[in-house]
Amino acid sequence: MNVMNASPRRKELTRLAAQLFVQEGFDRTTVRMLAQEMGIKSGSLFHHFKDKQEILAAVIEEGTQNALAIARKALAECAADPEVRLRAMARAHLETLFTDRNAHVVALFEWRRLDPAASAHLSHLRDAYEALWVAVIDDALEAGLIHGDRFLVSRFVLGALNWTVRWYDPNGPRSPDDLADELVAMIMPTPA
Amino acid sequence: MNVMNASPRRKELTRLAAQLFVQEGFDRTTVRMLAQEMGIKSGSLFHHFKDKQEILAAVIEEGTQNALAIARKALAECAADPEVRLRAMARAHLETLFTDRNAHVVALFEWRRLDPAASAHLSHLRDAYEALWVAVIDDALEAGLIHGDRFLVSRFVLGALNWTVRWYDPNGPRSPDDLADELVAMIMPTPA
DNA sequence: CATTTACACTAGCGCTTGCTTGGTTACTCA
DNA sequence: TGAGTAACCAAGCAAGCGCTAGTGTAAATG
Repeated sequence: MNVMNASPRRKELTRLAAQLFVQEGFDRTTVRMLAQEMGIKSGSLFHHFKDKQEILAAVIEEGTQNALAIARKALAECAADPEVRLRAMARAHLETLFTDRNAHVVALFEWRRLDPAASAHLSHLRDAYEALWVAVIDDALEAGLIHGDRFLVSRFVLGALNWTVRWYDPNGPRSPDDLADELVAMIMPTPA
Repeated sequence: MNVMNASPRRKELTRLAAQLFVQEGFDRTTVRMLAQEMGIKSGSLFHHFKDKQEILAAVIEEGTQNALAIARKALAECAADPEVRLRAMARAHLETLFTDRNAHVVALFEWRRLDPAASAHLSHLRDAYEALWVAVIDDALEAGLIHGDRFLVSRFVLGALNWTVRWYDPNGPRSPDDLADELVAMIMPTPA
């Protein structure tokens, strides 16, 4: 068994697991299905992961780490203007959501399947990410760019963005950036 | 077995099932858990429902029928003013979402567990409900009340509203109506 | 060359799952 | 009073579940 190992092999297996978890849901994905997708037998799977739970945790951790890194990079690269930062954050959110779609869908819809220990550990990561959002929204509110309650606005915006995984078609005419811009425009009193 | 039966007993069992499905998720809810919650033995459950799938379909159908009825009533009762109708629709949405919370959470997050036949049948109901929304949003756009793409706006608004089940605390200081009003205010260029 | 390590295999244990079967009880209504 | 029926129960089957034990083997390591 390979506790806390970030080998490329394990990363690849995690990626495959994420795909299956999205397709079937965590509970309906059996270790035998996972093994087959990975090209090994079900017993061999437990050489890489302690148990099925650990696979789920690995999928979610991977996705959340990426989201955090991308959002930080996006914010670091753009100016201090609240509007620019708001748009950049929305774009970064959708970019991660769709380049790393499987992991994020799992994080959004299978979170409750995590055991308490894993959940506690990963909550910190998620909180760090949400803190970035709250900061950006606070700035936008203070600049008079948008209006409303800071708590509600951030929830509504995150809700609207996260829900896109339910209807957005990446092969359609709209890019994720279009979506992000339209959402920001929607909540801004003065359209560009 | 009691095919297509709307007896009060069955309604009550459906309500209990919805609660368990929310608590545990459909897949992790066993027929034995359902039976225990209902105060009967697991075998007896199949006197009321053909199989586990049918329980899920019953839960979702019940919830969606209610939502449709409430939304229609709300729209029928209010004036023709686009802003009033938009607010009424948002309020109706959240009202159903939280008075009949269990059924709606199941409908939102366990829909894919429906077998194709049930899914096809229930899709019509859901489409009828969404059509109400699109009409209201179209009117608001035409009246210049809000701005943006009609498709995107309705998706974003529904996403923001549906996502509330993930964070809203009914025992908190805010009422569902407050939430609805704040959301409408957020997307309107001219705050009240 | 000997030993360890990484990764895979086969086989199957112990348990839970959805669902069936065959029969019993309680109530309704002619 | 007795036939019909809705609602329940005890028992258990077949299939599938997560996971373990023990083994084989090729490559890295001393």
